[in-house]
Amino acid sequence: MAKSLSKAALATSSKARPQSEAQPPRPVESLSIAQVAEQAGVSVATVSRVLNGHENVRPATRDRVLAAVDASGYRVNELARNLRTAESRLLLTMVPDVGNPFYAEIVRGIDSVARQHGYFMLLCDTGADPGRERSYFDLLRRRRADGAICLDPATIQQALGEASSALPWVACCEFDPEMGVPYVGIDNYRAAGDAVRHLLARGHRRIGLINSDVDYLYARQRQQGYLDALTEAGITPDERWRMNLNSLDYEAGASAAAVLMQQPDAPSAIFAVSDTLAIGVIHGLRNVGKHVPDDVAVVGFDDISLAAQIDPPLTTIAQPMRELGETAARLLLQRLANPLMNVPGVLLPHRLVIRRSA
Amino acid sequence: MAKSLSKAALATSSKARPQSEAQPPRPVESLSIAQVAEQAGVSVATVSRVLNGHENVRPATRDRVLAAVDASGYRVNELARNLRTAESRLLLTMVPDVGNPFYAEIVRGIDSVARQHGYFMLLCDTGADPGRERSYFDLLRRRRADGAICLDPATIQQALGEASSALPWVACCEFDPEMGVPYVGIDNYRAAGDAVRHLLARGHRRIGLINSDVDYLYARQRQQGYLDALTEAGITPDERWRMNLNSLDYEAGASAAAVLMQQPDAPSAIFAVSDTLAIGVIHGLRNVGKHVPDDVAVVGFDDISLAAQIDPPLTTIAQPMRELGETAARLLLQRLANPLMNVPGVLLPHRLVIRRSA
DNA sequence: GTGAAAGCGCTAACAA
DNA sequence: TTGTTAGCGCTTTCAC
Repeated sequence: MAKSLSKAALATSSKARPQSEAQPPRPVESLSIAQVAEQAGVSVATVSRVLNGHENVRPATRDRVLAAVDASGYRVNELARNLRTAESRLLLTMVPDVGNPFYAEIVRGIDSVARQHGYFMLLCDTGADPGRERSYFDLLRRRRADGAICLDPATIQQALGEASSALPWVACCEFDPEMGVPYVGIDNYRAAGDAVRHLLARGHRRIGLINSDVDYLYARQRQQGYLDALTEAGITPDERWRMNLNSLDYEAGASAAAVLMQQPDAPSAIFAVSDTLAIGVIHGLRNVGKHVPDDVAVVGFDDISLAAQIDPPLTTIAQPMRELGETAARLLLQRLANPLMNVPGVLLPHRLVIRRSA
Repeated sequence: MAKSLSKAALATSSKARPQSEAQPPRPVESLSIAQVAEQAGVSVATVSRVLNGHENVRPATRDRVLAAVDASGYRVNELARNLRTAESRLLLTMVPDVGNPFYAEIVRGIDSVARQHGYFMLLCDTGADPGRERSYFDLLRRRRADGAICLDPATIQQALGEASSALPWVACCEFDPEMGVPYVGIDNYRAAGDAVRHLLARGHRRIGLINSDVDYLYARQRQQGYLDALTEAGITPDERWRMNLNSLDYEAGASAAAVLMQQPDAPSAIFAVSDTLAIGVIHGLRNVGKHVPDDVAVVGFDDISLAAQIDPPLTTIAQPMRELGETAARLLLQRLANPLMNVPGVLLPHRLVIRRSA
């Protein structure tokens, strides 16, 4: 097949070039339901009934309408429909960074549930930009979407502070049980404890923590889990073993690891609160000549698919990503169906996945 | 700060639990422009004028309106506005897999340009599901979005086959210059050639190709670039060195590498058409005891941020992701502004990034 | 079973 | 400068 492809057909210039002249005709200015009705010799009401699958239409009439729709290529103008029905059947999902693979699977879970219930799910990348964050909530306020699921801790914090709790949204992964906003997440405190206890069981006493911003509740919970696990093991946590980062990038993890290793009496193990961070940490350790897990053990958090692929494969806390997403979607749908109902908060179980990095 | 966090405030149960009772009151059934007008003692037209920043409103009147808007917390119902103005100011971006980091940066480029021009960009994960793919184009047909940018080769192929060229969309990365759909991408043929020539220059003669599905034009172009580069070097390409995958997952790359290495006379170098694949390849090679780059050299494609973080850092073809996205957005905006104009296809330069894997 | 007509909330002519 | 009014395209009573 590729063999039959003439080289001439392959683009070979690196400059802008005009495309083929064969621009097809633009569609005729789009039809309205009235024109279909005329075509079919019925009223707009009947066309509408057919389009919406109402029962009270004679089969013959229905067929006539369907034929007219087919022939004309008519599509409902949902803008009009939505105005009339006062709903858009659009759900928004806000993520802090689409580049972070942790969110991908959650998003799939949301999408599948949304779809089953006749909703479209669209993704918004908040990119840690406060202006953007707010603008997505505005989409909600202005009725362009029926509801939203927010996975971005920064956005969630901001929204919680703005009395947005009356808006139809739910928080996922980051949340505040006190705020009256439905949420789903895991028990971050226990999960962090589990990670640290695993390191402890491996004989580590000097355990570092690479955390994100403690402005986020999940970061505080994980930090507390880490601290308490150490304390319970009779270890006094050392301030110098802890770092707070405002990014979950690989690079951030790499440089944090380098900093951590510079001190005398550096940790023999590092717990990073995200797999992306942990992968960066492993890279950073390698850069300063440390071998994982022999010199320094590393445990991550999330269990993204990449975690099993790197060298050494990453020991990490697995979050039930798909279920997190599905649950979030169901919570939102519940809230939409019954705005007055108290929607519960949900915690899902996590799991320690032991691989070679620790 | 974390210290002051009482343990009781941390969630510690793994079961669903009711949220706080402090459910705030739902918003009063939302206001219309008419109520604001009444509040301000003006007509709806005047309110509309103020809202849309028209000049011909007396400052005093404007202030009165603004005050009423503020006091009432009114927000435009964009559903109504959009019906009236016949545009949604929403742009869709379709990606095959949000989990693939290659798309993240492109998406940012699109978003920033869209935003500058007063559009929202929302992401759609097509997930290689034909039903879903089509449904997103339907969003376009039904006027819920003004335009779309498609990054998914499968969706692009399908759309090209369905006379969708009249719809306001542009193709990014995968495209067909003949179809009259604006596009932006790189010169895949030359880029693949560059990758192979680098391997050749390093002394490799047995060079494997791990490609995606040759149904995609980009895959055929890269394959052709690979074949021609070999031929020009006086090497007869061996069928057994080539594999076609229908996934770009890490796992797919890992198992493909294992298969490739099983044969006698296995390649001493592998060119994978995506970094995710290449990272999987490195992992797969490690599993069968091969060391990169000493036993087998690997070059990838895309230059995602992870490429520099893995061990060994990946030699790859860098695509100008941000510019790809920005250009795609500008092309789309052009098409929206002037539907009848011929929008050009654009090819952007790529770059070979040499790291340690080859 | 089908049609006529009201109206969703907004913008933009057109009038005043 | 401001108000009145006619739709945008659809769904949905309410008649027939």
